[in-house]
Amino acid sequence: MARPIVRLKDIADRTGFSVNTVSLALRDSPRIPEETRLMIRQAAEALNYLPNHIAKSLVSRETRTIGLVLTSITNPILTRVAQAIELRLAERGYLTLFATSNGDHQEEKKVIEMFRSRQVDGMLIYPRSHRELDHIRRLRSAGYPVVLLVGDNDAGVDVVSMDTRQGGYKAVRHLLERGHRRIGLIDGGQQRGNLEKQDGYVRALAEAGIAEDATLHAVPGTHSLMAGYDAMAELMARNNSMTAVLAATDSMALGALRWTQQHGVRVPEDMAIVGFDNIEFAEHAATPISTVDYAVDRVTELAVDRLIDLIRADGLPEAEVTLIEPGLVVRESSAGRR
Amino acid sequence: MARPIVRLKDIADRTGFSVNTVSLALRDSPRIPEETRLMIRQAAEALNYLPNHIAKSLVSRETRTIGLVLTSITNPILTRVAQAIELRLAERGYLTLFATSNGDHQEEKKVIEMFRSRQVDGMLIYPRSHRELDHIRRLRSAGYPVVLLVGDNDAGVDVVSMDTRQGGYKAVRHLLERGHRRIGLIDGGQQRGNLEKQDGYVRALAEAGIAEDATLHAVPGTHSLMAGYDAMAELMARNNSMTAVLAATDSMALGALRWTQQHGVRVPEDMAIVGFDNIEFAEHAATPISTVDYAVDRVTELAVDRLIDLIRADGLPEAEVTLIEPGLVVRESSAGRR
DNA sequence: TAGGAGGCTGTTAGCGCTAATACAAGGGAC
DNA sequence: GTCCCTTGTATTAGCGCTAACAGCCTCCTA
Repeated sequence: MARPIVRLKDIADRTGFSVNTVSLALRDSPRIPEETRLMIRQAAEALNYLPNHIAKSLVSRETRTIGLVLTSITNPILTRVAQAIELRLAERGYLTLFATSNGDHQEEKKVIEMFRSRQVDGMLIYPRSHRELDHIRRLRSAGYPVVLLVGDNDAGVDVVSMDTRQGGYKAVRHLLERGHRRIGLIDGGQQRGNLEKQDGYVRALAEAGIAEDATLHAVPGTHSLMAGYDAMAELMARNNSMTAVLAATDSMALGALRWTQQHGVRVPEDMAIVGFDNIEFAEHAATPISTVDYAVDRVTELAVDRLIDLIRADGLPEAEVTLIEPGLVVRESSAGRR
Repeated sequence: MARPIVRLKDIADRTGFSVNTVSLALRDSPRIPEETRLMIRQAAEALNYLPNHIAKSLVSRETRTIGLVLTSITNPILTRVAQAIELRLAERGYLTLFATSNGDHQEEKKVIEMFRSRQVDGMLIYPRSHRELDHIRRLRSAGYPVVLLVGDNDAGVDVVSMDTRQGGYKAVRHLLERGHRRIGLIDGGQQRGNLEKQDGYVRALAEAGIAEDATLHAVPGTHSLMAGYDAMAELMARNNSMTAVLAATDSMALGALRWTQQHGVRVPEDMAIVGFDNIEFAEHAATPISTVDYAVDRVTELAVDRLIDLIRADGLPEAEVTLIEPGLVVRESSAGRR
C-alpha cells in the first residue's frame, strides 16, 4: 500500500502555476496559452502523472463504469456475451465492473446495491429469474439506467434479448416437419419461472394438435453437459417412445448426444437432437448438433447502445423491449425424415 | 442521469444531528449512544441511504476493487479462472473490474493505466506474453500489488500459475511410456514467446534420446477448436508417421479428434491425443480426451490470497513465484500400448 | 462548591479534482 | 488619460465523506 500519488498539486509546485491552471492546461483549455500548456505537460510527464479518476468522479458525478451482473459465467454463451459487452463498452470509453449472482436472489440484490454504492453509470443485468423483477423495476424508477439481457415484453424495464420463446417454437416446428411426434424437452431454470423455451415448445406442439406429455419433460438443476446426460438417461428410462429431444443449451445437448453414443442409439436415425446457443463445441461434435443460434453480436451491441442512450438521456424514456428473432442452424443431429 | 443522491447531509438535516454524528452512528462508533444510533439508522432507512463509495475511497485511499486483466475470455479455462477469481474476491469484500487485452501489448498497457487511474487496490494479470513483462515489473516497483496468473521463476513479479512446462513434460512422458516415438505438438502462442509447453515437450523427448523434428510441430494462431482441426490436417499431410499428438488446449485437442473422426483415423489405436486444461467437453467427448489438469481452484485461491497479502503489507515483500504441479488425467484417447 | 472526568455532539480541515469567480496587467478606443 | 475589454492566472468553494479536535454538558469527588 501507501504508494506515492502524484497530484495536480505536485505539478503546480514544480512549475510555479496554481493547481487550477495545471488542471485547465492538462484538459487543453483554450484559456491557457500554448507555451504554458507545454511546460505543464512536460512536468506532468516527468512526474509520471496519472489523473485520479476517483476524485474526478466525485466532482463530475459520473464514473464511466458500468456494472455487469451475470448469473454465472460458466455457461459458454454467457462467457461470449460478457466478453463482447466488455469490448463494446471499452470502445465507448466505459470500464466493466463485473459480478455474479450465482443464481441467488439475495446475492443479486446485494450485487446491485454494491454497484449503486460505487456510483456506476448504469447496469447490464442477466437476471436469475425472468419474472421476479421488482427490485430491478425499483432501480429503474429511482432513475438508474438498466438494461436486461433476457426478459419479456411485460418486463417494465428495458430489455435486449434473444427471443427464446420463438427459438423454442422454431426448433420444435423443425422437428415436427421432419416427422417427429414424440419430442422430449430437457429444460432448466423452471424453478425460477424461466419458461420461455418451454412456452415455445408447447405452442408448436399445440398448433400441431399434439398434447403435452409430462413423461417427455426433464428438468435438471444446472446447464452442464452432465446434467444433459443424466436428463437424457432419465427420459430414455421412461419408455415414452421419444424420437427427438430439444435441450435448452448446447452443453446439455452434447450431454444427451454422449448418452446416445454410449448406449448405441444412432443420431439422427433413432434420435434427433437440437440444442440452444450455437457454441463452437456443438458445431464440431461427433455428430454436429442442430441448434438455435444466439446472436451474441447483435444482442450485445443493441444492449450497450441502449444503455448508453439511457445514460445520456435526462429523464429515462419509456422502457423498450427488443426481442431478437433467433435463426435455426440445422446440422446432422436432426437431418433426414422419419 | 441526474438521479437524486441521498447524502449524510440529508440524514443530518432530517434528524437534527451533524453530518459527523451521522457518519459515526452509521459506522457503529461506540461514541454514539444506542438511542441516537437508532434514530439515525431509521432516518437512513427511510431515505433509502446508500453510502457513496467513491467519496469514501477518496478519503480512505482504498477502493476495495481489484483489476483483472485477461487476454480473452473465450478460452474456456480462462472463463473458469475469471469466475473463480470474482467469487473469491467477493468473499473477501472486493469487487472485480474486468478488462481484456485481446493479446495486444498496447491494449494491455492501456488497460493497466486505466486501472491505476481508477485507483484499484491491486491487479491480477494474465499477461499476453510470458516474457515481455517490463511494464508489469515497473508497476510493481512503483508499489502496486500485482500477481500474474502465468509466468516463470525469473518473472521478477509475484506469480501463481500452473507449471505448464511440467505439464508438457508429464504428458509426453506418458505418451513415451505407451510406446509412442513420433509425437506431434499443436502449440499456440509461440509468437509471443510463450514456450513453456513446448519446453516440457522437448525435454521429455530429449531425455528419451529422441531428436526434435520440425515436421511434428504445428503452430496455429488461435486456441480454437477449428485451429486444432486445421493443425491436425496440416500435421497429417506431412506424412511424418506421427502416432500421437499433444495439443496445448483441450479445444484444440477436440479439433484434432474431430479430424480423426472425419478421416477414419481411430483414436487411440492409430493416433493418441492428449490436451491441456481438463474442460468438461474434453471429458465427455466422443472419445474422452486425456489431458493435463488445470487446478482452477488452487490457482485462483492462492493468487487471490497472495494479492490480498500484498495489499495489506506495507512495503511490498520480495516477489514470490508459485508454480503448481499439474496432474495428468488419462482417458481413452491415449489408452493402450503400441 | 470548585474542579475534573467522561459522555455526547459539533466544528474544522482535508482527500484530489473541477467550476465559478476574482483579479491584475496590458491594449485599444475615444 | 479614462474606461472597458481581453488575456492569463489565482482564489474560493464544493463534490460526499472521514478524522482530528474542540466544546459543552452532567455528574462525581474532595
